[in-house]
Amino acid sequence: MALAHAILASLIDRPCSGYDLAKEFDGSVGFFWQATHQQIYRELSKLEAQGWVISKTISQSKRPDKKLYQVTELGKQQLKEWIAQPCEPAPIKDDLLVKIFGGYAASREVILEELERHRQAHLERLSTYKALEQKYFQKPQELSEQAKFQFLTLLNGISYETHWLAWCQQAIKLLS
Amino acid sequence: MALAHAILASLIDRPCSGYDLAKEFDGSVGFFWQATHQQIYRELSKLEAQGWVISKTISQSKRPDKKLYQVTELGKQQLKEWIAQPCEPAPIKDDLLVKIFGGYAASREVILEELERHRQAHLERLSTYKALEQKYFQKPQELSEQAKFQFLTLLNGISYETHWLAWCQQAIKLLS
DNA sequence: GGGCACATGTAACGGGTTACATGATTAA
DNA sequence: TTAATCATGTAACCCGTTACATGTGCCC
Repeated sequence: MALAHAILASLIDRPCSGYDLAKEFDGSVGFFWQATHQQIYRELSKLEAQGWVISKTISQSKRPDKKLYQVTELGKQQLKEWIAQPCEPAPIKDDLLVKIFGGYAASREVILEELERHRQAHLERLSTYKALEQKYFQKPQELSEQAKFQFLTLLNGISYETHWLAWCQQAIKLLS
Repeated sequence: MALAHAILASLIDRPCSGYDLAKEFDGSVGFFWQATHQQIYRELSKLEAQGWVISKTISQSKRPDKKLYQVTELGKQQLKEWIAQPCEPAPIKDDLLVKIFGGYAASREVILEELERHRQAHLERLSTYKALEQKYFQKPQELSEQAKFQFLTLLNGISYETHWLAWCQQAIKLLS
């Protein structure tokens, strides 16, 4: 149920509408947890029914009304408890590796093309992440507590993309 | 629909029962794609209905009967086509990163404990993978075509675990 | 006039998870 | 005698995906 807790963690920063949350899950939070707006609206309804968040409807003149969600004390406690519960590392689950595994059923050329496409994609993500690092996290020792945690998720992304990039290159080399 | 194709790829090696497949998805294939026996039986029924695999029932005296599944020509073609279709890199989706993201809502100690647990887990997986590398893939240049592809999935696992291990250490350092 | 940003939803479907169910053989 | 291995399945539920639905204001 990490979606619920990812929403709680996002809402603690500042009250948000479902729409705002969907944008976050499309950007920063989306680096490590993805969700569509439909999932978010569904989850918010559930969270409100459980009393983990409450909403206020804000009337707007020039835009549609919106519901601002806020985390309740109960919600904060639930988040804290969830964080304290041990969890297992997420297993890898990647289409490309299934393709490699079945690779000798296809032509070498096709596999190499796909590997090259992925290499390119990982390279692009990596440079996006590095740009963010440059922009927001130049001096790691001087970051606020909150920023340190965000920085760590970004570092994970950088490390992850670096790993994939290196593996793609290795794979291309071995198969060429 | 990578599950269907992961099953096809496994079955091309040798005909298998659902039970056999479930064991593979718990071991080697499970390094990059996981599935329970229920998923596998469900998927096999679908694959047979589509004509991608066919089954023979084998009567056994001292064990329950079993169904051996084999890939059809249509199935092979479908696998080949699926491999040729470009796919996107799998996004990260990891509970631990959600915890880190919401980390300032919990106590530092709890977070550090969890990071240490994960560091340990990744270390163990890494050494499992390295042992497999030692055992089966000592001379990469001399591997059969088929073995090369398997080797690459293992290399990916090694690279992945190395990345996580390094990140956990970095995170522990930054938060200590 | 077209398209994007804002804003929230319903409905249907498919894949993944968990629990339940059965029943023989073999090794500790 | 207890547990593990072999072997296949049903049922219910939850989560994720995709399509559909609505409607205003603003900028080009």
